[in-house]
Amino acid sequence: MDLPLGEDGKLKCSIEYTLKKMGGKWKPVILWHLGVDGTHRYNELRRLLPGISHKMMSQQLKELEEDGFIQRVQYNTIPPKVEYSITDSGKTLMPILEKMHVWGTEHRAMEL
Amino acid sequence: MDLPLGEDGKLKCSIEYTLKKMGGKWKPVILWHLGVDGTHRYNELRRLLPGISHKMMSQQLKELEEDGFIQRVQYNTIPPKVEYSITDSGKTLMPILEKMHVWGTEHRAMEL
DNA sequence: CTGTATCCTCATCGATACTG
DNA sequence: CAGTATCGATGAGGATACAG
Repeated sequence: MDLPLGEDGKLKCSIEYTLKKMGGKWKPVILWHLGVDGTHRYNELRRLLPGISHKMMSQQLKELEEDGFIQRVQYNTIPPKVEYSITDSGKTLMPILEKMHVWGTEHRAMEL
Repeated sequence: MDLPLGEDGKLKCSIEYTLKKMGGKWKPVILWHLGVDGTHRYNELRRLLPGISHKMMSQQLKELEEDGFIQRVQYNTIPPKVEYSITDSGKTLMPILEKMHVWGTEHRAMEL
């Protein structure tokens, strides 16, 4: 098993790196929706994430865009229209999300 | 895409369920180490997670045990000895962790 | 419609000390 | 060695209001 060193000299697992990039409460779900459905507008996407606040929504989207996982296209119309879609880089995360989706679907069913 | 209803009537994604079970900063890494190496003692495992506090360590281990993902075996010797290992149920999460490990290894390499 | 800014709350987490 | 208990700091995250 490889455990490369972090900047601080501490041993770190690659999984920690992945978690830092795609971890958290909302990012995986946002990426999943965009990865599966292709493209969503802001409020459209928001409706798919029950419970997410306005603040979290834009914050997470911005971070995902800065990390190059999603793309933001703005139409200067009235009313405004913004479309989010997944990038090629973002698609590299889909195998992880697929596994998570399968696991969740299977094990949740067992609980009921 | 299936979006079953949560207890509160809200639409929920299976990925959210998975995250609730194995998400967070430490659980994935703990499971990964136990899944790959087989068995670890308490302090042994702790050394593999640089930065984790005593409190988090026992807390996360306890939760993982309660969820049936890991098994705790205590030897009543002096000094005490406790061994943690992954269960069959915990192993079902390994495919996810493997994907995360691969992604992290590849993309971290690109940063350097 | 698509955001940003502010305030405030609450859970998370680290540090420390203590126990069997 | 393998924990538990307590306290305090920190930050995530929600509610609300406002802007372009």
